[in-house]
Amino acid sequence: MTKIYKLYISLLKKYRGPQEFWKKWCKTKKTRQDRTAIALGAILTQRTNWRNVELALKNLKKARALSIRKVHQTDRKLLEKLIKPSGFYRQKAERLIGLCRFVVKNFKTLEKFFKQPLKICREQLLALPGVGPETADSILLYAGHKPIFVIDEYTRRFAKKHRLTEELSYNNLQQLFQQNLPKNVKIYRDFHALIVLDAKKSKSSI
DNA sequence: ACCCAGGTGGCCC
DNA sequence: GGGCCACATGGG
Repeated sequence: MTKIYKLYISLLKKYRGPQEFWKKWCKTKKTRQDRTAIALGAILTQRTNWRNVELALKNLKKARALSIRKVHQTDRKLLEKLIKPSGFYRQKAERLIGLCRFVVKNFKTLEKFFKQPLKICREQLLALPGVGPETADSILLYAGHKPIFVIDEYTRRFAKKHRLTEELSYNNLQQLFQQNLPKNVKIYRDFHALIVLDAKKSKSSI
């Protein structure tokens, strides 16, 4: 067992099981609305608290606009208003529309988009304006159920704290985690969520 | 009244 | 390849 895998096991023990923060927006399995909420949430959460993202998602749901097709059709000004709580709302409205337009025009649904191989999906997401590696990988892992490890600020701090590597670039960290863990969607998701939880706990206990 | 939060892209050198 | 900046809201 690798050092990274051991760290995962110890976090699991410390918090007595996985922390599935996204479950609130994925109550039932793999429904269209769940996938959509997570995919849109990946853009909404850029440089923003998940709490504020939930306010925006709630507004979308209430307006019956929590679907790829509806966001694609929704008036831009209205969309901006609905997602306002998540901050950077003009930019994010544009990014959401860009993602939804791409899916609707080329695939009709997210399900059909995700039928493609992981590598192809990732390239296509990265080509969209406002979708960088973290956003793309979050969409792939949490909405698409694809085995790819998400690197974010918390993961980076975690790697630093445990001296896992010197090279903290996105690609290197992603390779490191993937090569030291079983290739498994659930492990990738749970580990990432535990890293975030642990960072927040230790911060509040100082 | 500050300060921060699960990024990205554009600009400059 | 790295450093700096804009983007904007809600909560401590």
